[in-house]
Amino acid sequence: MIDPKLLRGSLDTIILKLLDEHDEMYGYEMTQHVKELTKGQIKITEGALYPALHRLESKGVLSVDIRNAGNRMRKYYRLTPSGKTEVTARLSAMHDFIQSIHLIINPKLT
Amino acid sequence: MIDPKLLRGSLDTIILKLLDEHDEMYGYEMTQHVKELTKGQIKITEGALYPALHRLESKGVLSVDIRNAGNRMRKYYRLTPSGKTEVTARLSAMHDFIQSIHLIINPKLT
DNA sequence: CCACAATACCTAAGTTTTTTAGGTATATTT
DNA sequence: AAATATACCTAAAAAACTTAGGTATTGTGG
Repeated sequence: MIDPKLLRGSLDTIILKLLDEHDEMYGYEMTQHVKELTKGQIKITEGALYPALHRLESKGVLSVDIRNAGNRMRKYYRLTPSGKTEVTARLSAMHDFIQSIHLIINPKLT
Repeated sequence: MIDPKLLRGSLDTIILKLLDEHDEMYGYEMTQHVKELTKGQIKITEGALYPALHRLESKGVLSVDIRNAGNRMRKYYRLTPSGKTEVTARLSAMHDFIQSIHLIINPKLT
């Protein structure tokens, strides 16, 4: 399991990237999908996820569509136009971050 | 410049790795070294660094040696034995984190 | 020689984000 | 019938960081 500390600050980027790939997702689905994608390495906790979704919505990068699956409510999120711009920026920032970390972690190779 | 948000949770690992490479360093030196290594991309702020050094010292992974360079005080930090164990674990955790992030960020390649 | 930048340490208040630890309700599996 | 999975939520506390200072010494440009 990935040390949750290292994940701090990356949750928004993860959410945005999921929605960039899947067009429409609901919160619980995101937690399951990330768990599968990373073979159980990354577990997004709901206590972090739902507040993050609400933040991103109020910032205008996500929109919500509440629908029902049977008798159960689901809140489907998708990227707004500004959200699509945001994904690109975030992915680029994540890439730069990883490159820079490599410069510190692997100084011999540079 | 790297988005400081992404750096959250990585500062301890960076400090430990620097001391793994350099045996002995003082705080200000760490900020300069990271700036040079990453070509200005990562800037460690002193407000984050000094509390982190104190935390790591009180956890017993770092030891301090206060010496003078001329009339100016310097606090030289180095890894304790438990600090050396900790570096290995942290670097491994960082590696796993980056791999898992790649699984999310680059799902097509996997 | 004087002001400013750089070196070198520090802390406290406020912000942000996350963990922890719940809560509600329906659906499915055992 | 009970337990697990699905699906949403929040509030208190903890953690770590940013911001915005503070002190003092040393080097540098005008």
